[in-house]
Amino acid sequence: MTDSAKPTLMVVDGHSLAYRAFFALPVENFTTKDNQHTNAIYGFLSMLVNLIKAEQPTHLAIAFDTSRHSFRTDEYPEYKATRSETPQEFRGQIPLLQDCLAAMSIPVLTKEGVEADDILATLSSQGAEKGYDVLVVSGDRDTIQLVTDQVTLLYPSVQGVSQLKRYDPTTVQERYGVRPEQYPDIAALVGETSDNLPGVPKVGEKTAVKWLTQFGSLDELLDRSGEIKGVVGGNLRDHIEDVRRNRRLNRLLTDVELPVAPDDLAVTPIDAQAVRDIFARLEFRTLLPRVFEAVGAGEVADDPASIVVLPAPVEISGSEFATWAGAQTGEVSLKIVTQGGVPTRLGAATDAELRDLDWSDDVAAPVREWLESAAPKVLHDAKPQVKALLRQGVRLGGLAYDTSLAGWLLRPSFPDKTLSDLVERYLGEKLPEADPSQLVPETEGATPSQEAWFALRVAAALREDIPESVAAVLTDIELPTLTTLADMEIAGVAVSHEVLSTFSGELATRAETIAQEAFGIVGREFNLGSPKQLQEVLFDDLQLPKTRKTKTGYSTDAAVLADLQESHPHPFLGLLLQHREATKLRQIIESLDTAIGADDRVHTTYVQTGSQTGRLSSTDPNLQNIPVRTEESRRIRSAFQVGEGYDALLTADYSQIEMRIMAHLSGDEGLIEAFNSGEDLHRFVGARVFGVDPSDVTAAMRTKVKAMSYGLVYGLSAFGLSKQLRIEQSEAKQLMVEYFARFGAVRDYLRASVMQAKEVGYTETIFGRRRPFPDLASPNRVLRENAERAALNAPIQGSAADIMKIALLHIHNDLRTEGLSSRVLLQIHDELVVEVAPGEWDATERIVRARMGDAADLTVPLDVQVGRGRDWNEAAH
DNA sequence: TCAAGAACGTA
DNA sequence: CGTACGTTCTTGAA
Repeated sequence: MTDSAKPTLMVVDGHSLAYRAFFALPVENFTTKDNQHTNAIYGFLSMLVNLIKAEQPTHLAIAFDTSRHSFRTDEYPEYKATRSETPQEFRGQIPLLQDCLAAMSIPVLTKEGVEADDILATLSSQGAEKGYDVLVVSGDRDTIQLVTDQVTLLYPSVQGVSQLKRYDPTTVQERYGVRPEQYPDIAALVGETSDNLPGVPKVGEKTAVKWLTQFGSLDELLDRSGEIKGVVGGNLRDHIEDVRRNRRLNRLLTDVELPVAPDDLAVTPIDAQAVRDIFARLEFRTLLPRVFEAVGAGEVADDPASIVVLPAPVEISGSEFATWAGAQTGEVSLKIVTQGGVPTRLGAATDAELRDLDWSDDVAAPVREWLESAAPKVLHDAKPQVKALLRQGVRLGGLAYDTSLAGWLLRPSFPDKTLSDLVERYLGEKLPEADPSQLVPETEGATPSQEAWFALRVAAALREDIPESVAAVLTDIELPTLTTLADMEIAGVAVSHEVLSTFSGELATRAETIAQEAFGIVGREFNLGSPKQLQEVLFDDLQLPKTRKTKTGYSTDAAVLADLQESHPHPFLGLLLQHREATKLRQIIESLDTAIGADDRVHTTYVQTGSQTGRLSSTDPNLQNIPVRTEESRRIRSAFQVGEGYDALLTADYSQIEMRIMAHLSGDEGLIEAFNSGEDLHRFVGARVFGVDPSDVTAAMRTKVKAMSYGLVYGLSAFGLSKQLRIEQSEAKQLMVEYFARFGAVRDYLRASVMQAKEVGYTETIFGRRRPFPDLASPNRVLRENAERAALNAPIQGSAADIMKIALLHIHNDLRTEGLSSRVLLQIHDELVVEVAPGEWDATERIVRARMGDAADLTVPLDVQVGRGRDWNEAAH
């Protein structure tokens, strides 16, 4: 607060400014997951925070209109009648905005029968009288009349709400050529279109000012209107009653009876928790710290979470750390700073104590025991830290919580990636961060122990929010998986540079040959990889018919080209497809080749929080999309080989795991029987659907039911199915009818599962992993139907992911506890690749089969296919 | 230099 | 108008 003698009263027209914000901010950026629009709320609060910061008011109130009805509409029913209805999307935001203001302890004033500006006028006149500096913030020009030496108007400029123009008597005089109290006279003469108050025809601001200056006052002007010559004079005389009416209506009331006086509006401490809660609901992240900053720490209510003081870090030695850590009985939060995958510093924190130290071999010795012990440890994004320790021969024990994983489990669609994100969201605080753009940062970043301290508090907040079943997924599945993945990533997989480079060379030659041939056909050279140039060639040069539209033009993807080839055969099309295939394979090979490390192995990074369903993803490089479909592309897989010191690669994959989960969840007797019969699934289903013997199911029939079965898991439509199978929509529809006639429980389950998701707002896997689906309630059909399909798929894909993770970590544990050197290298959603040490094949295969088979107890068996080979391709058979 | 879009690889 | 991912390339704006 400023210590100037005069207190400052700020009164704000909430309605008009929120309305401006509503149009200024793009709604698509301000919509919560449950489809609540928040652009007006955000814009208004953002502006308010800036205002509070800049003006430091000691007293503050926000006024709102109650309804369109007021004493003005009583006198003149047409008042504001031409204004279009305020959109529902805006009106819906006002109560929420008022909730925010309540949480911020800012008085909200409304009064039936008067407008917000009348409240402003009343308060500003009372305030000025009591000796306040008054700031009126409004988007209504009528408030200009309130400006005096004590009252300043802040008015949004045309650019929007971000800039406010400041009007004191001088600036009003400069801008309008009259004193503030005369402004309503001008407005009465000119009229106000937006209020549906017609003025005197042909009279604009210039004329009005001239008249007022000439006659001194409006009354005088109207009394002597006969002196005005010409057409405008006549107009004035014809509209005198309009002018008088306008003047009555644009006079703001300064005597509205209010339950409060300026003295009652002193700024009071905000309710920090309430603000956090409502901001969380509105998904405002960056605003929270700004609010806290604007109101000043001293203004925050006495709330335990907000008065926590960051403890000072203490720099200690390795042996001191060992003593300190060993003495802790509760959880200790840990942060290992790494550089190039090697630990450089270590920080640890309890609620009240912070310890930092540099990492060195001397430090490692005394600290190792505690790190490896089961003493409970909390980390944020532990995997890279676990890996760095592993590289030093230290195996972290007692991993009790990972805030990154917990944050993801709670909101898988909004990965709060960094600790800083979580601190903002769950603590409403700012993690101290150095500004990387400054060579000598003005603000200091957090020390490792301070980061650990924040992580510990974030963990506490997350534990409050996380449902029991989700907490179990974290403890029982994700945390052990994290450790397993760290081992897999460090192990890497041996990839032969020779195999890759031979293949790459062949493909390069081939691509060039194809390209030349294609250019010969077209008659000129161009970039085959450019969709834009390709479109010119296809649709202009070759005069082929236009295809499916994309945002930027016409599609040239493989499906479209195949259709085109069928309807308008052209040699260029085939060459183009071949060229695409060759360059794509080459691209994959090249990126794989450059990823081969000094140890001749490729080390991917699994992103444990990389999906919304619970699956892993793989990056740098992605080893989960290595080609497999064509004979030729499988040559790439043959470059993935058993490493030195090992005997064989073992591949193990679940067959039809998603359909099995579907059978389990739906309880469909036909489907359950299919899996228990031992018959090929699609043959069995085909026999039922087409009413023939399993031995009479043709390849075409099998293809159809197979597509249908897989489509089910994705929420298919007759349209999609017909496209996939290139059959008529009517035939696809008939296929669906026949399918559901035999496997009706599947359809019933899928329907019920989406219904359930609509009710509770989320889906759940067999193991309790949740995924929220706010869009299921969306009035937007496209959004809603997309959400429906995703919601239908999520429990199935998610349960499969859970099962594979459980199998993976069990296999990993068994291999270690049995003292085997064989190790899991890769996970490709339903497949594992294991590197088997000499003499360990039988034991390894036994563990893999058993652990994959018993990872979940379903009503159908989990079938596992195992293969063995010297390389991945060989092992797949 | 960056972001968006198209295309395409996997389960 | 079928789910879930990551990578590469081109293009057009900064």
